[in-house]
Amino acid sequence: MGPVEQLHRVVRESAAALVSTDREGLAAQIKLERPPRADLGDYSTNAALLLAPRLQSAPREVAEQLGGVLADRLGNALARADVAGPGFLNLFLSDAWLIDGLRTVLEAGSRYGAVTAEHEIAVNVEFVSANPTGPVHLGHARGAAYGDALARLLAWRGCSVTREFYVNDYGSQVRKLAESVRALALGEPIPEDGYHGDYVGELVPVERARTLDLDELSREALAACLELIRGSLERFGVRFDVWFSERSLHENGAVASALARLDQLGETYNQDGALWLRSTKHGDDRDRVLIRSDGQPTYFCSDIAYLEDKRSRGYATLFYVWGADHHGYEPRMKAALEALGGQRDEIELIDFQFVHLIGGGERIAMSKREGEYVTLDELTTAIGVDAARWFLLARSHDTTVEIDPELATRKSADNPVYYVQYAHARIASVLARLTEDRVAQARSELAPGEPLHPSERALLKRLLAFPEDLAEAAERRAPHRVAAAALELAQEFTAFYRDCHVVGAEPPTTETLRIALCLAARQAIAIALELLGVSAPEQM
RNA sequence: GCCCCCGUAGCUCAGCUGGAUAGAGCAUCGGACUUCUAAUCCGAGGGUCCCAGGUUCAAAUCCUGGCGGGGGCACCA
Repeated sequence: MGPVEQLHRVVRESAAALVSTDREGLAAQIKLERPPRADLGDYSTNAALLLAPRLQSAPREVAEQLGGVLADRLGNALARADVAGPGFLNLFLSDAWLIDGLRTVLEAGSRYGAVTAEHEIAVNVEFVSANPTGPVHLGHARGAAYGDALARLLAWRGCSVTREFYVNDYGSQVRKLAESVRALALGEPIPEDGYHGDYVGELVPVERARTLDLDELSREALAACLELIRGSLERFGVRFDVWFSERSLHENGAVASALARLDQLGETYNQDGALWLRSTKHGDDRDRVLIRSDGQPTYFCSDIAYLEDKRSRGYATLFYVWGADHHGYEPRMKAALEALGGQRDEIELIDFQFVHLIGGGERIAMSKREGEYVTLDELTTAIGVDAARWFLLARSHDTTVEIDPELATRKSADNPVYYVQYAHARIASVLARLTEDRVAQARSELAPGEPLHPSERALLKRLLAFPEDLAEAAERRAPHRVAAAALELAQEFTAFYRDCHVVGAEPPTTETLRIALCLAARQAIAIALELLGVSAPEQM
C-alpha cells in the first residue's frame, strides 16, 4: 500500500469512528483529493461535509473535530490541518512524510504503480481483427493502439492478458480476394466487388496465381495478406498471442455444437426457412438469423461459436475492442451470451470513435468505402510510431481524434510526445553527470534535510499520485489518462529542473534528495511511456 | 422513427462514480540563451462548460425535455 493510500485509509477510519452506523457506506464516499491550489494544502478531504448531516452539526465544526483526530493519529507526519470553504479539511504533510513516500517510490523501482497479484486474473482482449483481405488502415490503427495499451495497462494492474486477433478467413470475401489476385495475374479486369489495392498483385507470385486452383490460391493469398497485417502491426509495436481462425470454428464442429447448445436451451426457432436466435428475450431489438434460408451460417453465428470457445478458456473478462461502426452489434452479443447461460458482464464491449487526419485545415477522408484510405504503414512512416501511438492514445476512446501530421512530427516542445520524451532524456543527462556510486548513495541515504522547495514538493506529490492514476486508468479502461499523467509528470519535472539545480546542490542532503527525485521521475515517466508503447529515449 | 457517442477557450480536447477561483496542448502576444540538454523555459490575454427546467448544502458532472454534430439500426462481411 502506497503512502497516499495509507493516508486515505487513516482519514476514512478517523471519520468513520465519529459515527455509529453505516461506517462502511460513509468510508466509501470519503475522498482524498488535491486542493485547487498548492498553497491550500497537500491533500484535502470532503469527510466533514459527509459527516455533518449525520452528526447534525455544522460542517466546519466537524472538520475542526476531524482535524484534531487526525493530528493525534498522524503525529509528525501531519504538519497542519486547515478547515476551508464549506467544510473541507486541508492537510499539510510534513517533509518527513513526503521523503518517506519518495523512498517507497524508489523501492518499487521499475514496478512502481504495478500490482503484483498472487493469482493473476486472466482476461482476453480481442482487437483489430481486420479482414485478412487488405492492409491495416487508419481506422484499425486506433483499435490497435487502444487495445494494446489496454492490454499493457491491465497486465500492469495484475491481470494475465491474452491479446487476440480474430481472422475472418471463412466467408466469401477470401474467395473474392483470390479471384482478384488471379484476375490481375491473368491481366483480366478485377471483378467489380473484388479488391483493387496495389497490394493485391504482390500477394502471390504471378506464375502461381495463374496456375493454382482457386482454393489453394485463396489459402496462399490469405496467408500472405495476414503476413502483411502481422508485419504492419509489429512495426507499430503490437503483437498478438492468438490469431484465431474463423474457419477453424466451422471445420472443428464448434459452430455446430454452439447451435446444438442453443437449440437444446430453447433459444432458437425456424421461420421463413432460416434459423433464428431469440435474442429479443435478452434485450435485443429483434431476433437475429443464425442460418440463412440458403443454408449458410451468418457471421453472427460464428461469433457465437467463437464466444463459446473463448468462454471455455476460462477468462474472467472478454474484452472486444471495436470501431464505432460495430456499435449496433453489442446488444446481440450480450443477448447471445445470455442465451448461452452466461452473465452479461463476462464480456466488455468497447467501441472507439473515428480518427481524422487534418492537414492545411482540411480533413482527409478516411473511409474504406470511399476507396481512399491511409494505411497504418503510411501513418507510421509519415509521423513515426511514437507520435502515432501517442496521438491515438492521448484522447479518450469515445471521442473522435484528430491528428495533425505537421504537429505530430515537430521536434520541439510544442509537440507533447517530444516534450515528455525530452523530459526523460533530460533526467538521464543530469544523472549521467554523477558517478554511479553517488547515485547509489542517494538511494540509500535519502533523509530529511533542508525544508523542501515548493517545486520539489510538487514533483514529489505528482509522483506519489502516479499509482492511483494508473489504477483509475485501468478501472475506467482509459489509457488516455496514462498519457495525461505522463505529461503532468514531465511538466512537474521541468518546473523542478528550472528551480532546483541538482548536481552540486548544497548541502549534500539536498543534492541527495534531488538525485532521488530525478531517479523517481525518470522511472515514472518511463513506465507511463512503456504503458503507451512509446519509447523513452536516454538521449535526444 | 429507435439506439449509442459527442457538444467545455479561436482550434483539438481533459475534467463528467457531484465539491473550493473550470484545466492542458496548439494558435496569438510579450519575455529569457556566461545552460545540469534552449530539441528549452517563463509570462499574458482568451469561457453564457449547447439551451431550458429539476435534484442537492454544493452541478461542467446526476435526472427530464429540447437543439446541434457523428455513428448504428440486413437472411452483408
